[in-house]
Amino acid sequence: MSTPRVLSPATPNVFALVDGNSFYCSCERVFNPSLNNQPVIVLSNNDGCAVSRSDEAKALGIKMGDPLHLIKDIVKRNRVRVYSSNYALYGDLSARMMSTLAQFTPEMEVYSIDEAFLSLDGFGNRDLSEYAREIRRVVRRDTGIPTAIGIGPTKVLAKVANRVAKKNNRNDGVLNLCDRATQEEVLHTLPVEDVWGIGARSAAKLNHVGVRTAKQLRDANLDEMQRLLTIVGRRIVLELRGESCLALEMIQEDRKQIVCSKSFGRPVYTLAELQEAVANYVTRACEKLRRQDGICHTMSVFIQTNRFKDGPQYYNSGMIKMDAGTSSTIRLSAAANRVLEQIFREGIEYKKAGVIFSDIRPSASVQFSLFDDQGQHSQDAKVMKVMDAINARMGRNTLKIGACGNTSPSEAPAWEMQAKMRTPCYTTRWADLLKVK
DNA sequence: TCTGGGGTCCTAGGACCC
DNA sequence: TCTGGGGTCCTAGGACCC
Repeated sequence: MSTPRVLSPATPNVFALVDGNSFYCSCERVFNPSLNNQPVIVLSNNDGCAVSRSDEAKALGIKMGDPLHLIKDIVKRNRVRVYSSNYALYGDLSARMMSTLAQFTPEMEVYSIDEAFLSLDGFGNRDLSEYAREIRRVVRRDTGIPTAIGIGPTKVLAKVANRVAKKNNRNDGVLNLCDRATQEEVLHTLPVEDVWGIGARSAAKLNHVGVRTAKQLRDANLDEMQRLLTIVGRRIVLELRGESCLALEMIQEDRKQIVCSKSFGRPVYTLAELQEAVANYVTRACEKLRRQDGICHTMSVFIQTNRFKDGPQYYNSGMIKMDAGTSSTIRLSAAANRVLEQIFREGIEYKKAGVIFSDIRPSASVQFSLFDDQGQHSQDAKVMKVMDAINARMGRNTLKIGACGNTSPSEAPAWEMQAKMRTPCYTTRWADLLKVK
């Protein structure tokens, strides 16, 4: 991610933010139209919390992040349709949505799985709202995903516009905030915590000094806002004023950090089980690392108890640094095992573990110390290449390291997360292809 | 019984060096 | 008893996002 640069005020920018409505729920609906007009929620990993809610589910009072077990009455009473998350499906539909959007502008930033910023610079001779409505129509037609679109002279204002367009459902899911009069009207009624980049902590600080609406934030003293909210807050104020500080980032930069951590389906007590779980997490993280052709020089491993449970808590982590970076699953898994042996304590009910790769550099930058065996490193790379090729062709985990365990589907290990309500991978697995009778 | 995961950026403060 | 100051680098923690 490059540092945000200040654009010349001489070039008027126009940003459109396109955002998939209740994205995961909408993906489920694409392949199951009987879910239309029904309350639907999609759960986080391990079937824990509601992370996506259809409008009907929101209307029932289900909040973002509500734990399933605390809303089970609402779910039951209203026959809410509940799904485990199916990232293979969502990722695939996301890619379709992005390629559809790319037809509408030469400059686009894929911001998240369900959002993209489009540059509409130089489209000024068109009716931008009409153009946005056309984008919505085509995305809906070609992917089945409903969207909302906000337009503004800065990213922050485009975000504001998108939020209001979605909330009010006015103008057919489109709002153009390019003109000053509309900005005045919208910012006046928008709570400051609804501004992109203002979270709960910052909102509390702002309320404390009497800033409650987006408009008040926009008109506040710049230096005072910077003292309160650092340089980040200063940029937000400027963006609200229509001064673009955040540029479109069209190139997806390589990850600086790769994390793989998961809660266990059931409590885990033994070192052997932790090692098996972590070997699987290292495997995932290494796959991501090699996909960006990187090597990592620092790895952290952590294990912890259930933080929501009463009783003694335990958290421990260990870090290992490597002079010569590596992306070898075998090496990193062995290293993770050594860390686990050091941080493991007997007699504890573990609920979660994870690995964090950091200090990631391009593989071309690999530096060998005097004591490293260069031959071994190039041998590792060859083995990984073969493993990746086989798994790409035959499916994930066809070839894996022994430390990952050998589990039969009938007897899932305790550490394996729950996903009891997962829909088929309609678009990414031949066996799951939808059958039309 | 059951409460997610994966990222980024910014800042303050310590370590270290000259 | 007196006992500098400034610069850089690194890291942990905070805050935010989807």
